Amino acid sequence: MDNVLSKADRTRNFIIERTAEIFNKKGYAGTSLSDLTDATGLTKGSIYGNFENKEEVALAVFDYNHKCVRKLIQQRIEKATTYQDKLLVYASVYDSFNKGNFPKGGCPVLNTAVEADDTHEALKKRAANAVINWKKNIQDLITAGIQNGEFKKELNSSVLALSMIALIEGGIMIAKVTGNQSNLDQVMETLKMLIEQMKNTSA
Amino acid sequence: MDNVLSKADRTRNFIIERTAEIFNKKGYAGTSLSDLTDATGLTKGSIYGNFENKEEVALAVFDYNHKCVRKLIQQRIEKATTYQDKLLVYASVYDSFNKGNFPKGGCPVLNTAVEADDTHEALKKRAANAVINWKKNIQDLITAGIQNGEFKKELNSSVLALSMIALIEGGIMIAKVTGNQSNLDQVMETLKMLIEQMKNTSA
DNA sequence: ATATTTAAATACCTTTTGGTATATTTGCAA
DNA sequence: TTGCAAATATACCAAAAGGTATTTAAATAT
Repeated sequence: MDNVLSKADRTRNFIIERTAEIFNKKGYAGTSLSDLTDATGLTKGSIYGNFENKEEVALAVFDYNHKCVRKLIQQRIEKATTYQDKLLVYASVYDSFNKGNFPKGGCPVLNTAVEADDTHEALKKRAANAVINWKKNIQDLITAGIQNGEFKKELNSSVLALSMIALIEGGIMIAKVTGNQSNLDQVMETLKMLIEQMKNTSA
Repeated sequence: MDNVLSKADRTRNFIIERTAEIFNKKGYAGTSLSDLTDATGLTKGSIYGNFENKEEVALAVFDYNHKCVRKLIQQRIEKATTYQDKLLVYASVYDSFNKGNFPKGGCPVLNTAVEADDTHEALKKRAANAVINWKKNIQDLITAGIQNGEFKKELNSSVLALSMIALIEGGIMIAKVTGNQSNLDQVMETLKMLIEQMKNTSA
């Protein structure tokens, strides 16, 4: 046996990939076991042979969708040279959140946070960690930018990081519910302005 | 018969009031008929005598929760004298979104928009209209502020209004999922700065 | 006070839900 | 190539879902 994935692992991944969109669109409560069997062509028996229950599938799917977004962002941030450009990646990635590899159904962090905060502790915790880590990543970029003289040194990185996340997630919510992509573009203008204002002018 | 509400109307209101929190917390898919009977002490027969189905209850509940938020804001805006203070009402109302009369379970517009955008046309439309009207109200305040010389005349009221809404809703999402009110307070600092920047400096 | 309309409760129905025990098939190593 | 473990399908549950006819109780107009 090669070091390829076992049948079980392949099926697990298959189930996750096929149901990722459903969970992201319909939410945990709105997704039924028969949605999962329909999407995979597998039977309940098979799904329950690979996952303990619906909750475990949902958690694995959240991780999958979240990883997908993180990868998309990380790749672009690595390519950017200045810290300003690295921060601007967030504006451009979410700018086209409904295209390309971005999870169908919108941002999984937003979707999961809003559904789970009063209903599902385990999912809530995953979404909370996603937000907290995201915030930390932005703060690290701001701090690095301050240190190399690119940004003003009196910036409040916590306030800025949280505001960037709020603008992005709030903007996505507005654009999706109104069906109008321009609404997100406009919010991203403010995000860009916020980043522009961070620049050190005494250079 | 006096001009008081009929029994039917009183029961309708009673059902709406009693289930408002449940729908706002658990969402449409997550709320069951037995949740409704439990919360009201009524039977299914009675509920179906006053509403056609679960959807009609959910729509009425959204209107009720949304009206509640609007009233809270409107009252405070009327009291404020400058347009800057009127805009700042949004920062302070949502600042304490988990206290007082604010609907339990967070902002109904956010909750409904995120759940319904891929699953429930009727609810989606309500949430979309709520956002669109909210935007219009903010734009009207900005325009009035420009006209009376309080704000800079070159402001982009559309971008600003959408960004204010995004900051508020994104901030609520972050605060709720992390269980940390300070996260919203910090985002509201940026909202206040945004409003501060609108002020006419050539005065 | 009573007749009549209106509202609410009861009892029922079908479908779907999440889940399990058991049988069958498949893949794979010896 | 066959024996066995692992993976999948089948067939089954009990409970809960959303919903409806029908009966009983309560308001309301006369």
